[in-house]
This record gives sequence, structure tokens and C-alpha cells, in this order.
Amino acid sequence: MAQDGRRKPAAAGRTRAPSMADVAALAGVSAQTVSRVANHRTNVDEATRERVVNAMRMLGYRPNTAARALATGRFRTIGVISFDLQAYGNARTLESIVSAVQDTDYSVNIVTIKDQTEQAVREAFERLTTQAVDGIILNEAQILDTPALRLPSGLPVVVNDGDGTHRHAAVHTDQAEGARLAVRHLLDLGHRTVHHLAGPQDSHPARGRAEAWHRTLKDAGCPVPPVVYGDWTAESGYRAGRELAARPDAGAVFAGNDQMALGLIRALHDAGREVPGDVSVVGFDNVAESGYFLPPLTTVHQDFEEIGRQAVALLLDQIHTGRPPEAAVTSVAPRLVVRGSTAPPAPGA
Amino acid sequence: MAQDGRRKPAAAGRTRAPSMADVAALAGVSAQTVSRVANHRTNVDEATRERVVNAMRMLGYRPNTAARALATGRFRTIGVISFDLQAYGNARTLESIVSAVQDTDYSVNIVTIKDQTEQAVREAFERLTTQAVDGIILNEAQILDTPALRLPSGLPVVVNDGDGTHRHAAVHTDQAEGARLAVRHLLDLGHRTVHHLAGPQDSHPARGRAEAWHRTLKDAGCPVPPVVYGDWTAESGYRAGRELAARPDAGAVFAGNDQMALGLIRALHDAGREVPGDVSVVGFDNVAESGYFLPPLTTVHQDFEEIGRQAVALLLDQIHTGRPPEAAVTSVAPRLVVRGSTAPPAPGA
DNA sequence: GGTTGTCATGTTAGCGCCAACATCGGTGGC
DNA sequence: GCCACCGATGTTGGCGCTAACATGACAACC
Repeated sequence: MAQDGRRKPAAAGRTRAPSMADVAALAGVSAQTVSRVANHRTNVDEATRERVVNAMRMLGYRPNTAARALATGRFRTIGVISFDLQAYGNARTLESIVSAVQDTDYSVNIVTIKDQTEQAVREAFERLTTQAVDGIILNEAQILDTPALRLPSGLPVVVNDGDGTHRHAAVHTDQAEGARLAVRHLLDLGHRTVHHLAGPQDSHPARGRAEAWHRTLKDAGCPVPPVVYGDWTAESGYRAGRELAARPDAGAVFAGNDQMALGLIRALHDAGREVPGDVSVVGFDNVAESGYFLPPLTTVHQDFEEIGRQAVALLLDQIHTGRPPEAAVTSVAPRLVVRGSTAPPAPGA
Repeated sequence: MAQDGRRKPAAAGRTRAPSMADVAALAGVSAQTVSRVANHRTNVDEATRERVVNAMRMLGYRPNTAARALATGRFRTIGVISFDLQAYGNARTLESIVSAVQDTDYSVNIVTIKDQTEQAVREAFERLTTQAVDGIILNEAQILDTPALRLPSGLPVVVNDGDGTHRHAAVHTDQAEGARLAVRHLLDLGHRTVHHLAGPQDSHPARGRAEAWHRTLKDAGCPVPPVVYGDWTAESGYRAGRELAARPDAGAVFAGNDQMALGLIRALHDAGREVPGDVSVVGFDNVAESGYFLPPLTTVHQDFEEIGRQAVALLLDQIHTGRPPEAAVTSVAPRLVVRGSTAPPAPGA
């Protein structure tokens, strides 16, 4: 035996966890065979495997991931960098990423960024690369806009809401299609044009929606009113709503997300303009509560589950094949959910 | 030199990251000195430290956490187990935990549980203990209700929304105080009694709120109407609202959270009962949008930031001191936010 | 019956880091 | 002037695991 039985306790109060050597001794095999069983290798005799499995169970053996990572150079961990989890989409995407990763033997390390400063972004990356991950999912493409950000080369990266203009694999809701659905719905109801309450200008999805809104109006030969900007919050929607309420020509509004739509509706209501009687409103996201707004919100549903699943699949594929990142964009289709916040324009309008 | 220069590449396309030995060679010191610098030990000559730091920077050195964990037996990682991140409180708490942890040199590993089955909970624990964490934050005390759940002994644990009835440190919003504030507010407005739309019966916070609601009514000598149960979702609030709308005596309702309050208000509205004209409604959580509901929601604000901070502080303290978990409960005060969904009862009522 | 192959299993040598001890030059006390 | 001490630095060994190679037993093939 290489080691004697004497050990220091791993930490106060805790006794050392059983190691492969312990299992091996109990099962009467070598540590390597235990390793093979732990890693589900096929080249182990069935009887031996059973002995080892029993020994593992008896000792309550759990492989030490640090040791495994050190030996293999892989951490079986993926890192997620996200902004604000109060934003519905971010929280939902994170959840679906975690859930997809849990179906594998990887785990998820999460880092959040409060302010979009170069400093904060750089720190987040350092944290993750130090904390040892095999790949990173950026929950918001915007992060890549950070000037002079040098991603660790060779580390697989997948970008959510990416537009494929960088050298990473990207997954996104088809923003253009979503915006088109929203605008067309309003035009089809008979509205002369559609106003747009957009998300912040530095957000990729916000830009995508605004551009598609613009294009759809153009294509339909409609006048294009000036864009009003918000910051995704209900509060900013409320502020924008006060502006829009002052414009008598604003009979239909496409809001960049449901939260802003909520604030918008409240502002219109406060200004004495009925939704959908005087103004029709369409949101984006289909948050769980939007069906219970007053009036229930017509909105564009995003399939966050699918986005998370796809992002994880793309990342793991890169990790396993070692292929250099492909800048391909995976698009997930949105769908329009028509509820009570949209109606044909008032006869007088 | 112990090793020659030949190495296998760590992974396809990636070259081996610089190690302590590389830094040591460049700086002309031993690896141990590099280690001391990396760990901010004080017993290093200032000039030496500078040489080492420069060498680190030149090579882009990042310590390998797996190796460090293997050597020290600590992972500098904490695990978080959470349910459904669509629930506002869970997402917010997670965010504040992550943010608090980021101020330290720890990282966060997250596991979510979809169904509250023994199987799922056990798996979550196995995952985390395998994935190697120094401590665990349970984002929901309910998890501990799992029969026959054996937590790995000696592993520090902090429970959110815990009630101190188990042997772990717990952090929670003072549910009793929150519920009391809500109920007293309604009684003070002149309502004869207050109905309660509670969260699911297996949820600890839901139970805490329901009990305090009951007690407050009793103490005030008010009749105690039967509880209506929801599952935290707006949809369940809507269903409950249809029930409550049928009871002419329901002039004031305390909802277990804001989402259910939203569904409730919608149901009341659909039934022709005005809020707050006919029925007053108070929520719980103060979600970011609640100020923009129609009417703006009176609700009990929970300080999720503080809860996350406290949970992390308690956990790290346990980890560092190695003290056995104390079953002390840290209480975070809620506060009432009065908005437009509450008013004195209608004169006729 | 030797050659070749195949399969289960064992042996060896680190992965990169840190704890513990060793070393060495200087400093101060008497 | 000798010894005790201290602070900066180096050396050794091993954390638990796996990759790569080694071994040995047996089967298949001409």
C-alpha cells in the first residue's frame, strides 16, 4: 500500500470522504477499475462492476470532481454570464439553461453583471476562466460590444440573442419575425400605422425588433412614426406612455416587452385613453402574467425553453468535438398570442 | 528540472494554460513563492512580489482551481438549490445571492428542482455534493420536508424561508409581520374582516403568512373566513378570484403574492366587482411591475437583496469557522407599500 | 501450434497546487 | 561571540483521479 492510514481531517468536524482507493480496497480491485466503473466504461466484467458498485454504495463514495478535473483538464462545468435576472427573459433563459445542463453530467456556474462597463465584463470573464469552466454561455450578446474585450481564445462560447456578426455560435428568437407578426397584426386590424416603444438602444434584441418594425411599416407603405425608447422596465413604459398619450395619432403601439407594455397601458389609462378602445397595444415575451393584465395583453411569445436547450446543445457540441466555434445562428420561432389589448381602430379615428 | 518541455495539448485546439511553474521560471523564484503571491500571503518581499506579479501578467496566468481544490480540500464554491425561477422571489433571491458571492472569491453553482419529489431533491443534493461545494443554500425550506432526506453531514447549509425548526441556519422575511401589516392595513381602513388567498399549503412562507393572517384577525376579534388556496401563479389567483367574487362579504382580500393578486383583480373585474371600490386587495412581494397594475397594487415589500446577503454571510461564516450549523433564524423586516388597490369599504357594504 | 487479436485488469506517472517542513542569512540579546 | 529567533524562500510529498501503457488469460485463425 502506498499510503498508511493516517490522515489529517479534511476540515474541522468533517472526516475525509471515501476515495477511489477506499472503494478499490473494499472491492478487492485496483483504483483504475473503480475509475472505469465510475465513468461507465464498458470494458469491465459484469461481476466486477457489481462488486465495485456495491462497495461504492457501502462507503457512500462520490468522485472528487476537483481531482478528476485536474487529471483530465476538463471541468464538466459551463459558465453563464447574465445581466439583471429581474428581466423576465434572462431569468427564464437561465432556468432553461440550468435545466438542460442538468440532463447531462455538467454543472452550471453563474456570474451576473450589474453594469455594462468594460471593467465589470472583464471581471466576469476572469472569474469564470479562473473558476474553471469548459465553455461559456453569454446570456446577452450586448456583452460582446464591450470594446477591447478579449475572450480567452479557444474557449467555446455561445451567445444568446446574438446576431451572428461575431465569431461565436448564436441562438436567438427570430426578432424580425416576432416584430413583423406584431405589426402585421395591428395593421391587419385596420390601424393606419404602428408606434414603437423600443428597448434600450444598446440591446441587440431591441434593435432587431425596432428594425423589423420599421421594415414592416415601410413594406406596407405606412408612415413611420418616431421611436420612443424605454429600458425594459414598467416604469419606463409608463413614462413613454405619457408621451404617446399626448399624440392623438397613436392608435396602435408595439412595445418591446410586456413590462413596458404594462406601464404603457397604465399611462394611457391615466390619460383617459382606453385600451384597446382608443389604443391597441402589443407586447413581447408573453410573461406568465400577461394573460391577467387589464386588459389581457396581446403579445409575442418567446420560447425560452427552446433557446436554453439549443444554447446548451451547441455549447456541449463545441466542447465535445473541440471544433472551433461556428458563427452559425440558430433561430427560434416566436408566435403571436392574441388577447384583449388589441382591436380595430375606433370609428372616429 | 523535474519535467521536460514536452506536453500533450490540453484539448484540441487549445494550448496548455500557463502554470505556477511557468510563472516561477520566468520570475526566477520557486513555485511556492508564486503560490504565496497568488494567495496574498504577507511573507513575501515586496520586490519579489512585484517580479512575480509581472510574470503572471506577462503569461496571463490564472490559478487552476481544480488543483487548488484538490490540494486544500476546499472548492471555493457554494451551491444553490432552487425551485422554479419564474417565481419572482426565487429569481430575486438567487440574483442577490450571486451578487453577494461575487464580492468574495467564491463562485456559485446552481441546481434547480422541477418537481418536489424525493427523487428530484435527492438528485439535486447528489449533484452538488459530487460537484463539490463547500456549502449549500436552500432557496426554499420546503425542500427539507422531503421525507428521509439525509443531508451530507458536516456540510454547512443555510435555508431561505426556514423557520428554525430544523438544525440549519435560516434566513427569512418576517412573514408574520408582513401578513400582520397587510391585514391591519385593511382593518384600519374599516373593513370588517379580511379574506386570504394563500400560497400552496406545503410552502413554509405561505403557511407563515396564513397563520399570521389568522392570528391578526383573531386578535382583532374579527370573524375568520375560510382560506382559499392558490399555487402562486396569476392563473390560480384568477380561479380563486372567481370564487371570492361570488361571496358578497368579501370586501378585502390579502393575497399571498403579487401574481395571485393580479389574477384575483382580473377575476373580480370580470365579475363586475371594482378594485378598490368594491373589494380591496393587498399583495405580497412588491414585484417591480406591481406599481403599474390597474389599479396599482398595495403590497408587502420583501427585501430580497438583504435576504441573499444574509444567507451568503451566514454560510461563509460557517464555512470559514467550521462551526457546526446554528439553528438561529435571521429575520428580515418587510414593509407595507400602500398604493391604489386598497380603500375604505363601500358605504353600502 | 504459433501468431494475432481481444478483453479485463493492473501499474506507473503525473495533472497544478499547497501544507509542512527545511534552509539560510540577518538581528538582537546577553 | 554565541545562541535564539525571525522572516524570506526553497524542497518534498501528496491531494484523488485518469491516460497510457503493461500484463496475462483466453479465443480464433491459418
